[in-house]
Amino acid sequence: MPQPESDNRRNSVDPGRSTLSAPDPLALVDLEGHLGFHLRLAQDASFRAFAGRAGVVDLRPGRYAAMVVIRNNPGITPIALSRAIVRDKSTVTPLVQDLERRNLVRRDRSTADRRSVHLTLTEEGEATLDALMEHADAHDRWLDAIVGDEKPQLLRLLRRIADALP
Amino acid sequence: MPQPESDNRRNSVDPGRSTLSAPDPLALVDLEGHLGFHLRLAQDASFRAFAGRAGVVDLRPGRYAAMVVIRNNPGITPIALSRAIVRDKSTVTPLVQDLERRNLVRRDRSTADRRSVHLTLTEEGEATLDALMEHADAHDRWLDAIVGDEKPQLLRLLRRIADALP
DNA sequence: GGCAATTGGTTGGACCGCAAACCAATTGCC
DNA sequence: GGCAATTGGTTTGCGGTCCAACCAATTGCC
Repeated sequence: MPQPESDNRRNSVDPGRSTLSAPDPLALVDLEGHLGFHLRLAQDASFRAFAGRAGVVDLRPGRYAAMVVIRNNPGITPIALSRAIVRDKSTVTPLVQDLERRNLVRRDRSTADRRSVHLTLTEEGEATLDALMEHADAHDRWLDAIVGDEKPQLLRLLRRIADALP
Repeated sequence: MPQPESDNRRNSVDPGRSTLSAPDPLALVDLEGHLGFHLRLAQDASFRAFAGRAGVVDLRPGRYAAMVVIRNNPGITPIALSRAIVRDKSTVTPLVQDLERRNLVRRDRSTADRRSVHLTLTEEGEATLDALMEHADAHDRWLDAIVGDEKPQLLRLLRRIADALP
């Protein structure tokens, strides 16, 4: 009686990964050819790979980008930072608060304009970023290796997409 | 007394955009060359363009992908769906619940396996998806136009990145 | 037939993101 | 100088996402 018709789709099990893995044949049929879908997958994979690599340091790409910008632009304000990393300013507030809580970033109220804040890396922040940067560099080399000599084209296309927002 | 901000139509005042726009020169110096960063920007732009286009229908790419897969695989289970759209199964639960609440999807308990659920589009779901699909197609054509005849290469590279997750 | 392992699905917690509303300080303009 | 508009920054609300833990039903195996 219990006809196992419920296991309809072949390929039901992926005993390997508990959660996410490559898309099913199902998706490949349906969503293949949709650039947006693959953009998401690639972005996700990159993010995940970075996070996994950072490991001990436990700072994801968002924090990394912020710290790099702060290092290279000491005294930068949150607003300018938000534009640099292309995140909403309301996203940056908790981000820098977290970095401050971790003693990686200092926030100094400006004397010239009492609304604004200047961000700089603490010494611990510099050291941490040094460590993190090794992982980030490895990550970049990994990505670069994957795309090989087509990187310039890829970058060009991605930039074109990002700039074309209607 | 002045409620300047309530002019919510985007692009109201700002000498740039009230929120997100293209990266600053700052970022270009710091983050340029980082594939991961540009992947995020492109993915973000695509997502945003889709959402903006869908407009009236108010279904973002996630819902769209789910509905397409359900249409093409009527009776599919949430787990299979989650693999098809490459989202965690715990993400799919509220997603389909929302679609059910909107009367776009029906969830039928399986008789064969009393744990599982079969998903199908309702008639309203079919109609809504038809409408949504026009926007989605326009979105795809837009994206395709941006990348031009380099689309195959782009897709290949993106797929390579997504598949390379260590 | 019975019990352990597996599987389908949900729940809870944490994080991240945006938009809008808001407050405080500054600038622009008469 | 004074008042409206703008700007820097925070808060609040909401949605999306993952992971881990969980429950219930089913399968595997003896």
